[in-house]
Amino acid sequence: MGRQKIEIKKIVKKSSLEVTFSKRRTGLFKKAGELCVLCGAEAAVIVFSPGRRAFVFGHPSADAVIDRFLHRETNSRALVPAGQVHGHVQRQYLEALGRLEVKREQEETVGGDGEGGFWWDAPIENMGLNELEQFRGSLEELRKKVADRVEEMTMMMMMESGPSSTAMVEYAAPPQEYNSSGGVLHGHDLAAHGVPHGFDFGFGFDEHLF
Amino acid sequence: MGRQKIEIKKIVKKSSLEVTFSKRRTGLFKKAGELCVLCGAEAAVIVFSPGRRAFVFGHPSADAVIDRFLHRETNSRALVPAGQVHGHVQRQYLEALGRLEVKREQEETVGGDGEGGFWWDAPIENMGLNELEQFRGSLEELRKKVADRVEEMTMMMMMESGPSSTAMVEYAAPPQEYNSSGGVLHGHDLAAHGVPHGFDFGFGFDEHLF
DNA sequence: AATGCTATTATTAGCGT
DNA sequence: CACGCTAATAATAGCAT
Repeated sequence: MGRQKIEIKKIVKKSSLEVTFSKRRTGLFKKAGELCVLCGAEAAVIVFSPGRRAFVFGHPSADAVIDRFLHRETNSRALVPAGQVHGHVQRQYLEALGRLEVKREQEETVGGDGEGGFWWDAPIENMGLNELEQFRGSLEELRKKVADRVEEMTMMMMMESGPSSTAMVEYAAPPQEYNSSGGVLHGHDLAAHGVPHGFDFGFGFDEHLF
Repeated sequence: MGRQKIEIKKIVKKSSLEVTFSKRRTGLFKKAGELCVLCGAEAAVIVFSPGRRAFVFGHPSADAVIDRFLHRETNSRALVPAGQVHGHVQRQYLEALGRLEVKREQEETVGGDGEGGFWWDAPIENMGLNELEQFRGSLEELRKKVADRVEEMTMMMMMESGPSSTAMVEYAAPPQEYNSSGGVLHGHDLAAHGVPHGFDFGFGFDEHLF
């Protein structure tokens, strides 16, 4: 659906592959989110790029859906008390989602820095180039996610008690250890430099609710 | 994208919701499949209908992707010979898609609702955007700092995934018990910084595997 | 309920910046 | 490389079957 029709076959041109992966991944997540909102469904989408990076979308959270799936908690009404917690504030969430369109317009605001100084203000001066590159990449992704989900992020971040909604993030590779004689550094290296190995936005959602 | 534009909000009319769920779910899976073929990616999509039925798409298989995700089995170079070739992936994919048409017949209708109400229903009205703006601000600053120190990082690419097949089915009953989510979430380090656990944005990338 | 048929909207391929 | 901008293609809402 572009200037030219394309066949659904492996893209060879690297540059095209990258941009296509990025665009379509975004589109896929968007579609998943719409399905959840429109139909009140729960969904999780996990995508591993050719480069082995994991991108994840989840509503209410990827882990919740995956766990539910793995436990085959399908139609198991018996295991899920009908009246369990289910409220109806859902409307509020949906409304919030709707407002997203509007909020998105005003999101250029880059207010003053947080008074406290958060973990993400961690010193980067000491990080090596490789770590920085990786960090930057993650940051870029994160920035976009945030910009694209202001409302949801706000919601999740502010909720002190568990409840969460939509999550769409990129999961990093495992801090797996291996001789990086080749020069490739990993997450834990970052930690060693004073930066947490991972950005944790945990909004305290509970993957074991059901 | 139909005769009339619709808002992305919960569909109330049950009949419409059902047909929409079905159509969009199909579309979502198709998109996922295309992404896999076009970019040589691996992906899994799990969707729980309001009626609690699970629909799953997976390439090479949902379980494979989920497992990889849960165990962070990313960039294990040693396990994936660089010379691995995969020419018949597409063929298998198409064949799988074909079989799908048949598989789908096995869907069963689960009585009961699909009603609304999520456990994550929660008060969001009182949450202001201040904190978010603050966050975005910090994020932006950090991004600039990093960008100021490093050059663009090369993103993922890749040639193909390994021997695989595509699976897209609906899971029905709860066969067995699994143990998952054990170490799904990370970021304990961050907890110390006041950030609840949940989202992990780790940076252990390795975009230059091959 | 699922499928077929358009009129329309949404996504995105190919290029610029 | 990440984004912005169309031209074209693809997905799909509303109906009818």
